[in-house]
Amino acid sequence: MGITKSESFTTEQNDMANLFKAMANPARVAIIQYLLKVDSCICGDIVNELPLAQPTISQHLKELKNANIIQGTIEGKSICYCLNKDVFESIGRYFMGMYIKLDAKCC
Amino acid sequence: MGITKSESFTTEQNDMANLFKAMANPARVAIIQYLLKVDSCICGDIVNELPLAQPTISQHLKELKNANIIQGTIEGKSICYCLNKDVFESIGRYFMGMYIKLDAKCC
DNA sequence: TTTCAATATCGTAATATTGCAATATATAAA
DNA sequence: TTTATATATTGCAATATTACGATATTGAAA
Repeated sequence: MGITKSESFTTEQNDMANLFKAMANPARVAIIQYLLKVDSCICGDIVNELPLAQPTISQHLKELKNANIIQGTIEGKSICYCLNKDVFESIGRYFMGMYIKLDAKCC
Repeated sequence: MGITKSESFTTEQNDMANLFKAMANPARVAIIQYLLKVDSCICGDIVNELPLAQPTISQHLKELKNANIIQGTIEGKSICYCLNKDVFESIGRYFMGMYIKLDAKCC
């Protein structure tokens, strides 16, 4: 159906899925990597960096912001974007926690 | 267009995006969590656990397997599935590495 | 207040994803 | 070999995502 049966799953499961969804696109991965490199920048810098149109970049930034992966601060007529450190710590811990729980060998 | 401009991005960026895409669905998150809890199980166990039809589960398992997140071993007439430990280590390191590089404060 | 610059929103076309019924396949047991 | 069990594949219908042109909005400068 293209419709995910969200109501059949827990809030945590849906939240995790939405967080991954926000990163499940090469343009958004590239934006994250770019922000990691430059610390902070304005939307126009990303438009110059990536081969995508300005409305497309703006939409991707919106999705990253909704997922709390980045934050944007108005600075005059431009907006300064940067990564949200907390999110990466919690995702990192989530996966390292799984790694520790798992056995090396399975079926 | 619904079509991602994959060719405009690096292989690494596309690989990361595909890995996240494999986890960007609550049913697949639930399957991963279930496998973490029970260590290993057969497809039918997941069908009993989640409120989705057998073909749907089978499709989700296929996507997780393609992304190398799980592996399946044939055991008689059923298939034993389990998580792939290595993947979680590398994702965990990826995010912890980002966390370490990031400054607490930005714009 | 007009104009410019930076970003967001709208509308839409193309494509991808999700879920399932029906059906196929494969292995084990009878 | 027939039958039952476990899983995969196919073929849809419904919905979501991606990208962009056109346009709106917002703030600064002229």
